[in-house]
Amino acid sequence: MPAASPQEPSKPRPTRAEAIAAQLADDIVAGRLRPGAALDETSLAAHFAVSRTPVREALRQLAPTGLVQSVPRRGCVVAVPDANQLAEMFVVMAELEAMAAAHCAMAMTPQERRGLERQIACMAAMVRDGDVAGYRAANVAFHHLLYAGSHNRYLAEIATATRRRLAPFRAAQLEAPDRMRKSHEEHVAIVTAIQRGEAAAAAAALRAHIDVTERTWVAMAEARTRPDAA
Amino acid sequence: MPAASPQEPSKPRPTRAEAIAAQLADDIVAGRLRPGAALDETSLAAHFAVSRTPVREALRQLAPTGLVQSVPRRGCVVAVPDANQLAEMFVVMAELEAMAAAHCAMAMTPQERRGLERQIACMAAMVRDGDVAGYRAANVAFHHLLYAGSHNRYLAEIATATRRRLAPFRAAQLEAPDRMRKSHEEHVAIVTAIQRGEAAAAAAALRAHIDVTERTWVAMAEARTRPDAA
DNA sequence: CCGTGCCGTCGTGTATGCAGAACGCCGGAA
DNA sequence: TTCCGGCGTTCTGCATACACGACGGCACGG
Repeated sequence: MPAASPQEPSKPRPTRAEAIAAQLADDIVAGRLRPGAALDETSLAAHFAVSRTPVREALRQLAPTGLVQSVPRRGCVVAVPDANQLAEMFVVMAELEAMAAAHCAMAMTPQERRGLERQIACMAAMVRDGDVAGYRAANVAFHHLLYAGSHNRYLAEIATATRRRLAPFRAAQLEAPDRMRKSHEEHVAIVTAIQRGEAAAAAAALRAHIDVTERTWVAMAEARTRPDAA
Repeated sequence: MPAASPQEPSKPRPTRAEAIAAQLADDIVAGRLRPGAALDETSLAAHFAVSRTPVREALRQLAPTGLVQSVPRRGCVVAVPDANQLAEMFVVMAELEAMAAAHCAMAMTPQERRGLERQIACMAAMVRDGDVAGYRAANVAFHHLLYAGSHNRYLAEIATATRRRLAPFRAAQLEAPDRMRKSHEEHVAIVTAIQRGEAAAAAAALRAHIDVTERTWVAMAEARTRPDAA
């Protein structure tokens, strides 16, 4: 399920540059292209069996999204935000999602609320079965339900962009011991607050959720960079 | 003072496509290119005395920023968000700036605080002299001081993007009767809260400021679209 | 042995050419 | 008069060609 792009060129037949941009974005978000990897126009063109032109346009589209970094005469690489930047992005994302949750609590329609319940039930089953891959996908869908429920397309747009940008660094975070179960509990708390119409509580629950996510990621990142610690 | 672009290709010599993108962005933000205006690649290429290629890349860079809307085989036009979308963007911008102000209250350095004071003093003089053009520019600088003071580059990035996207629709708002003086008073309230380290108050002051800005704009827009009302 | 300048190679930046799609116009029919 | 279908124009999308700039290795000098 490709997230709605900021523009809406989705209805007309997408052009090749757009298809390539979408593919590259997916590859980056999914981790198939590692942060720091060089994006050579010529080889990418060969890989996609097109000329350099659409590849260039795809890279130019991706650069403003922050997924790739472009240096004027030195080519593009998959973005590698330093730890500082990542922390800043987590802070902003927490606030964006808190904002979305608050709006959800106030403005969600009954249908949307039912959808949220269904999604939670679905994810509860995955937690029981230990289906990490399924949970990961359902997690994205859950947060997108929150964006949609905020009834604010612009908020949804930048929250989605932020989420995508952080995705490569959150990928493994759900593998932490017991993280999936805790994550689900946090989701339940969020939904409960929203269903009760308690905007402040929903926002606080979402801030806490993102905060835990970040902490878990930081802990895993540290464990990976120096596994030699006593 | 061009706002720092999301990426940092500013240090190396900018390429022509980037220069054109910056120029087009300025033209749109300043209102020289009206929302809805067609952006024809060929004529733009002639205008800038280059071939179509850098123009195309510039447009491709601008599309994800939301300043221009691109429809796959039908060209680009200067973006025309409907009133609904604009309202949503104002809501998000209020929260983003409130977030920045809260961080400022907590984390601004003494130098940054002095800079804020200087800017306010400067703008007070402009209010006295009725220098609307100068005030407009100083206003942008003021808000950028807040972004910088938040010590969160990502927040600064998306706040700047949002501000730019709204700029064409806020352009005339300062011309409303007495708006400049009121705006300055709101700025003073914001700075006072920040200097006292009162994060919540600073955030609230900024929310109120943006809210008034939006209301003023809406009132002016309505007055312009139906000046026939009794 | 190390620092420095030169040169070859690679890759990006820009220009140009061609094909396909979308839009507008015009003529014909109901 | 109004609606519909065919045609031409115009613009975008993509491919290809060329030139400038950047990086790496090498040789020379200190």
